[in-house]
Amino acid sequence: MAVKRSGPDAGLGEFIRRQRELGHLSVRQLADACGISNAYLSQIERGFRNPSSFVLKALADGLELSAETLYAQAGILDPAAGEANDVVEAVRRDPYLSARQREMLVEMYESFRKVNDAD
Amino acid sequence: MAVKRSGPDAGLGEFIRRQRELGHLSVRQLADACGISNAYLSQIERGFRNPSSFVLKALADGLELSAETLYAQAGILDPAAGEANDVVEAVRRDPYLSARQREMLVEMYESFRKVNDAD
DNA sequence: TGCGGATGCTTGCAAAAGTAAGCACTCTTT
DNA sequence: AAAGAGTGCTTACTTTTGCAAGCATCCGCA
Repeated sequence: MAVKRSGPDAGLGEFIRRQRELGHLSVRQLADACGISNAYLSQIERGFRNPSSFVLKALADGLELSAETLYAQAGILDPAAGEANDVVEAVRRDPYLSARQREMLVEMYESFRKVNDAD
Repeated sequence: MAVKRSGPDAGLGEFIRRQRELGHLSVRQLADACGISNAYLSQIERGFRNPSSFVLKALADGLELSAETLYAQAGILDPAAGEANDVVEAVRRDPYLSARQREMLVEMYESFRKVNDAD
């Protein structure tokens, strides 16, 4: 197209469109595969609509890429999220701890690291 | 089915409520921290409303846990991604800790888990 | 005892998500 | 060149999200 961006905030939309075109899918094909309307997909791609969690997940499936990738593109997930396997990440990810407990564990861990660096 | 679940599909909502209570936050406190209304948070927790990507992200921030965890709970992200590196594994794997420090962290973590189970 | 504040919950309503139907355009095929 | 199907896009509409305001209840306190 002639102009760079058709919509207001087309970051995620443009990414989706690029992915769709890489897969040689039409708007209708992808929309059907995702269970959403082609009208809606068109609007998402041009940044006029803001897909919900479930639509985003459906799009990830339809585009055959990981949901993490799409969510990172949407600015919702930390890009490096899936792989960082250190203690702090694991603690932050643990669903059975309270925020305060997480904080304490992280502080303890970091104080250990600090002490170890000093020697 | 009278007692067990309050809302229609309360899986994610109950998790959020549990996290909120672990942090000793009121509905209004968490809602304010997330920038959403207390009315809406109440409905989310009881499974009557379905939070959008952005609200989910805000909730993750407000609860001080990773967005991945919440999304996994919402059934949107693959749970296995986060499950692979639990805290104990990450601690054991960390090359910058002494054996003694590892032991302390693991003990602290497990005591937290135990306390949370008890309440 | 009654007041003030904190708790969670309900209720309209504005705004956004999401759809059905159809428009304008470009290719094939006949 | 007209029919037919494929492309993306627009519009009018319904449904859902998310909020301001208020309700009912409980608890500490004068």
